[in-house]
Amino acid sequence: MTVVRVALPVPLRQHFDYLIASDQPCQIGCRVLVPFGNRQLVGIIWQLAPDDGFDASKLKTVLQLLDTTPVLPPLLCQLLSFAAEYYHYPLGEVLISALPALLREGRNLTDYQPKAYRLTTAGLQLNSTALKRSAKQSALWQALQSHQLTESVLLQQHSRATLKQLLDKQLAEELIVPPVPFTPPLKPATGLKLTSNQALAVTAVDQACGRFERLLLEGVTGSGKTEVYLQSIAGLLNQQQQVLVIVPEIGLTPQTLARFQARFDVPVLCWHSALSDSERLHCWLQASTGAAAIIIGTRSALFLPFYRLGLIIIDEEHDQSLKQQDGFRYHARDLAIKRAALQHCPILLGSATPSLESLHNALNKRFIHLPLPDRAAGQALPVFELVDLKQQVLQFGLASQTLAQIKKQLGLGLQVMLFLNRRGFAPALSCQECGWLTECHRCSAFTTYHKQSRQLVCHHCGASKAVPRQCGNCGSTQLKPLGQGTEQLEENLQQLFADVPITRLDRDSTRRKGALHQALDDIHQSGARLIVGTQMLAKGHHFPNVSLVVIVDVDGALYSSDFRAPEQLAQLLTQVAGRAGRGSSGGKVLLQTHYPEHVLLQDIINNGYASFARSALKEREQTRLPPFQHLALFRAEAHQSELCQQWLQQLADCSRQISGLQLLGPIPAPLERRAGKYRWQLQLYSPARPQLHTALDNLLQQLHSWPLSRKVKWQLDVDPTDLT
DNA sequence: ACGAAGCGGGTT
DNA sequence: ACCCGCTTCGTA
Repeated sequence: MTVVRVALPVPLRQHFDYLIASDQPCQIGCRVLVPFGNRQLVGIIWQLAPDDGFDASKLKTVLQLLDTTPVLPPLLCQLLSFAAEYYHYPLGEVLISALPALLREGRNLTDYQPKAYRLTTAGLQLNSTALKRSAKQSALWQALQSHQLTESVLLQQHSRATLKQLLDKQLAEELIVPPVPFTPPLKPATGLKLTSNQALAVTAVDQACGRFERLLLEGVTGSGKTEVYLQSIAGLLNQQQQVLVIVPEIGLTPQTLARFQARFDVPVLCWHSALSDSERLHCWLQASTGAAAIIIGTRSALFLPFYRLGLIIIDEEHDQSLKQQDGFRYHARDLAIKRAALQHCPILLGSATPSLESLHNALNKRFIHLPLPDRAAGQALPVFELVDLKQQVLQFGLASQTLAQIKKQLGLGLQVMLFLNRRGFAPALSCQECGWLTECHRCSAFTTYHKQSRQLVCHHCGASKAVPRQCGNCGSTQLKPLGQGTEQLEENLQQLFADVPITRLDRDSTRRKGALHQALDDIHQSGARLIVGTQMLAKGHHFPNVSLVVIVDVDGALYSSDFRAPEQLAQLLTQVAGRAGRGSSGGKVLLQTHYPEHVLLQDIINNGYASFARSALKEREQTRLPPFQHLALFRAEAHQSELCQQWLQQLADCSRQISGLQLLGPIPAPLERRAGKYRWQLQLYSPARPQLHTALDNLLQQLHSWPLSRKVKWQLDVDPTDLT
């Protein structure tokens, strides 16, 4: 018997040692099934024969070694070990979260690997008359004479039963198909003609191939970033190198996939949350054998075990969905950079609106900066126009000037997009008599009125109830919607423009399977149309017939307490604007606001995102905010507000003993109560990354022994992007 | 008298 | 996290 040290998916910051027979082919990165208390868990072998072992007489024995070759190859083990330390999340949970569900559950990998069959020595030596009583078995035996056959090929001509008979007689045997990398494209791909900036970018990526290099492609919407990706990939495919393209959650449109597939005659696979468990495992296997050439996927594609990865592309690198927002809170962009370093391959970050973090790195020369300031087809960038809402009579939340412009575009047979980041009919119902508002019982928030479903829904906890007849305070029956959501805007517009078709795009209208696809198809029909939608409109999709975009209400984001709010607003406005005038006609964006003189709005509309971002960086530097200091956030949640506060206070007191940390809090979270629980937070700032991380290690070690730590639900978020 | 609910300790 | 065993407390 020997000892193996195993990482288990439990929230304990320690490893567990087990005994295993000495003749078992253990390797680091293989799964084992082990007894744990009265349960059985799948863990990952992390160390062989540790010399500082737990008392050997107390060790239990591994129930089963599940792999003979590691499901987590050495490079992934390094990446995940780094990630567990960086995000201060338990290693076992990090390791297991990087595996497809079927492997996590301990399924046998060989059951899913592609198989081939060949004759055994006995089969080869068999007399040709021996099988004459079974024509089918004889035919299969004949077929296997010259060479082995893969399962799929064999089953085209022969039945599984015949195969089983030969296997049972030990005339044939099964083997696992060795990795066969994809075949490079036979004919060279033909791409679009590049602008000089695009060509420079492609050359820069080409020159970086084979070594670690970080490149930031800052390309305005319509500048042809995707074409740069495509042409950068071509050379790698010829060398049989794989490419990983990470895209935001809803950016994975069929259009993106189709464009890659149309360009290259190689296997292009996608990876996203809608795949079934077996589809995921299939993709995982294709990545690991090298059969997949290009994988386009959401953030977790980062953990796929590539056979020969040659380039990582992060599209829309500023996008918030790259950061996981629960459990193991990693940032896919940041970990992808680490992965590229381990793989010795380049990583290309692309965005029209780069994150201030990446831009800072580019301006510091840590990243190679590749700007694409012009639209590829030479069209003009859309023009921003502020619509002052002060002292205006609004009709359905729209100024008369806005309505006139909408009418004009529709008259020309063009499409108009209205962006309102509030789904539902109205953000609350209000009592006309006493001013009472419909509130969620479990959250510090109002409940949104949904007219179609006749429900009051809390958008924070998801609770939904029937619309009340009476005021909960005075009993009056005079309840009126307060404020405007997309559902209402659609209804109002339909009254004003009775003969114009309207498409609404939000989480409610696209819930039904196929509804989003239908809506996008409708929009791609030419002819006058109104499009109403939320956030969803800003991402990924191309709407060539849209000539006017209206941002119905920009004011909400102007005076937020979150230091990232200006950056996110600027990104949103620029991305939404990019949806206008991609086709032949130049576009226009109307921003409705009560604060037309606001510095942020003036900067974005007069100077564009690139200029805004540079001044925002200067401000971050002066206020010592990220990326000029590093931030970690502790959150605490409990049914009693005081428990959260006390726990964080204890943490703050400990933190003050550590030099070089700057504290903010404990403060209540912006949404103080959610789903019946109070939420507080403590922000820790440090000018140096290593210091922050030592401090966090130190704090986590202490907090483990506090009795209060059992009473509150707490979490640590390193480099948080969302401070709610 | 009994079960739900809340707490503390342990997992190799 | 999950499991278990212990205590307390509400209800019959």
